[in-house]
Amino acid sequence: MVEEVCQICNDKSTGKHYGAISCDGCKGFFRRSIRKRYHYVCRFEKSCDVTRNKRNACRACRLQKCVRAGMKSNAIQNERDAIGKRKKTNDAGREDLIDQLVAAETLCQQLRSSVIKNTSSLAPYDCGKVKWNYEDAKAATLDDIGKSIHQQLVLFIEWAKSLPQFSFLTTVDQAALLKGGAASIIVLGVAYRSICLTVNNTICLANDTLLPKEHATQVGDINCVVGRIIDEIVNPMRRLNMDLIEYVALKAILFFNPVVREIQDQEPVENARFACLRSLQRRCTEKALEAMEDETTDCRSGKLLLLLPSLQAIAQQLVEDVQLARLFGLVNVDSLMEELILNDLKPSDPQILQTSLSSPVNSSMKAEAEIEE
Amino acid sequence: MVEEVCQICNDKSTGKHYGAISCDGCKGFFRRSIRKRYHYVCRFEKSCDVTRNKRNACRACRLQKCVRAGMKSNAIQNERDAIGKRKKTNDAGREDLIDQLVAAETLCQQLRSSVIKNTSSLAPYDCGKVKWNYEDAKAATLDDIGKSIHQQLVLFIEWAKSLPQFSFLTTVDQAALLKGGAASIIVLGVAYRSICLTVNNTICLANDTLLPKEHATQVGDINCVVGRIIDEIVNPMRRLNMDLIEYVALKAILFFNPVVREIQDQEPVENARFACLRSLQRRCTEKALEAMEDETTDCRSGKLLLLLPSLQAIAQQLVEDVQLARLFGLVNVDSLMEELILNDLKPSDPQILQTSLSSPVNSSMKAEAEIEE
DNA sequence: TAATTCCGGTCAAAGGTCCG
DNA sequence: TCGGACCTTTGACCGGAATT
Repeated sequence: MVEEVCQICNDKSTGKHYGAISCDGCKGFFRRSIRKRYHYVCRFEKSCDVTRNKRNACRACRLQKCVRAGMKSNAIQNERDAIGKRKKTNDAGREDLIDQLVAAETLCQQLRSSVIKNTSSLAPYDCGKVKWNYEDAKAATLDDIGKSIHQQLVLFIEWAKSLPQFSFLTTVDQAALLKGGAASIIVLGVAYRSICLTVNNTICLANDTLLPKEHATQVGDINCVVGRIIDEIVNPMRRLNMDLIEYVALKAILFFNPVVREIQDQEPVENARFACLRSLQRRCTEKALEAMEDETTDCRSGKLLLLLPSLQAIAQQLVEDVQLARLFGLVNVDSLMEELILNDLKPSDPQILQTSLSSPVNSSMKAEAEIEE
Repeated sequence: MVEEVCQICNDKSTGKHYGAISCDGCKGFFRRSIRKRYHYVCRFEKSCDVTRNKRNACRACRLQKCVRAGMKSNAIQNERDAIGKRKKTNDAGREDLIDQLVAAETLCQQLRSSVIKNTSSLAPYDCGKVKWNYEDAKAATLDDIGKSIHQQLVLFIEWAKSLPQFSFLTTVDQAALLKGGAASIIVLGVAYRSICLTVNNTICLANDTLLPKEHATQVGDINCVVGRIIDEIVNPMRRLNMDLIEYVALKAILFFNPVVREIQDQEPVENARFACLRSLQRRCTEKALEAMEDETTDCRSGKLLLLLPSLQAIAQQLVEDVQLARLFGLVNVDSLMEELILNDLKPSDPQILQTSLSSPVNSSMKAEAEIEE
């Protein structure tokens, strides 16, 4: 660059603007002047000095010098569209939702740790950091399975109660969501917990006991639910390398089902679902950008959502399994399980759910813990 | 060169870019917009002039005009750096898939018209153009339901056979997909066909007979399958204003289920599914752009995919319904229905499916037509 | 081989933003 | 309100790969 000096005011130039080597100041001044069709009048002799320090003293002389230095008014274009705001006031409202969901998940983990007696050290919730030690864990008994489901149901209710979008619903709709989502949410949780297992064909129950596929079929898993969880959910999750944020978002999307049975007011549920969907999609887009890929090509959000049909079908079969197990007297079905998993229509006794819903967070959990003692 | 003018802003064009005759400015603008996933909002009435001089005044309207002029986001490639691999997927590769799926759908419609005897004039397949006339259609009998399911199964096999991605699979995996997808695909088809009905709480069977919700429960629909189809699938589809392209894409995604039971080689199935998923997502992005919205905000593809969990659950209950109906001797279950819907394990007699799969297109259909006479 | 088409990328010079 | 330091977007131009 030969000319480094503004031809108008001798300030340091930032290149050629509108036909003259000039500084940003003279550039901006010229643009504003032409745009707004300002007509300046010199109060002196039309021969004021235009230098870095004095350039703002007389606009008429400054503009005249701009033109003499070669600035062309026809280089000024029309006004353009507004550009994005500079201040980073963005991504507050949407991150909130994810934070909220992660917080709800963390809460449940803390509650869970207070009722699990089977293992001294808890499995880390966010997978991938610590490997499971097969030796440390015991294999699940039929009783473990029943207890695990029960535990998960209690935690599920507490989880739901901690979500503002849930608490604003009517009690009837809250009950509908809990009944409609229980089985699927449990399956999703079990699957996500099992991602980090190093042993194959095994899932990890809520109380950290392990349940191998073959073992399950022996104790009453007629529908091969465990096998299907592994093949259709855990393995795809592993291949996708699903993370905690994606898990909590998917869980909430699954839960806020606007077409669940017995729902009365679909709209708030649908809104909650779509808010979670947006968060998930945004998260996937970010992930794709980080990996220098294109979400439209990668379709990560779509791949995650496509876990849900299998999940739904498996959950339905889990319910069948439990129904059959109860029929054969293999498992002890308490009233919470009856109401949430088996969907038995008991309009005369909706007490359990009501009690859980109205009690303060954690109180029912404490009661559980005492029962376990 | 006939067209020398940019179809977006009337400036001088530099050839065809991304599918539209355009200038370098609009070319660059479109590429940047798609790459960075910009979401522009028109500050006026979404009808700004896009001419050479004003094109920078409103980016939302400029981008919209790009899409309307025929620019395709799928023509935007990724980083050029990668070992100079330039595919010939200029504009064809992915559009082909949608065309293929639409063609398969059209074929099935033609086949369908050759076996339907119940109505003289066929219902138009692409909804929304012609309104159904309730008077013209007759209400379904139990026999109609059985026949309709059977018909749909035959058409389903022909549909699958016409897909190249299907025909390249092994016979074992073809059978697995057919068995695993039959019920869901039938439900999806019924639901899509019922969108254009003006009467509420009614679905439209494959042979153009109508089946009202209350009527269905009387003839053996214990699980309220019809009611659930309306509430959970048809109504959401209506609200989304789902179109034919989205329907065929969703159908193929549902069908190419890589974790279906008894599948041996998941990979080609997974590839087919993801190709369809990409097409769906791309289509939704285009739709969002045309409507001046943002797919990441709109989540149309996600909303469509979220129809599938319900669909899966309903299909499972349809199977139950049929099982019960057979148990009570209410319906005549032929071997095709037995094999595809009821999933009866009959390793000794996989003949029916084998025959259908190996016979040339349409021959089994003709046989069907003759039987119906 | 040379011409053509349509991708991708670059960067000067337009634009806009927003504190002081 | 205006100035101007600082940041974003535009689009003319160029290189490369595939096609003709």
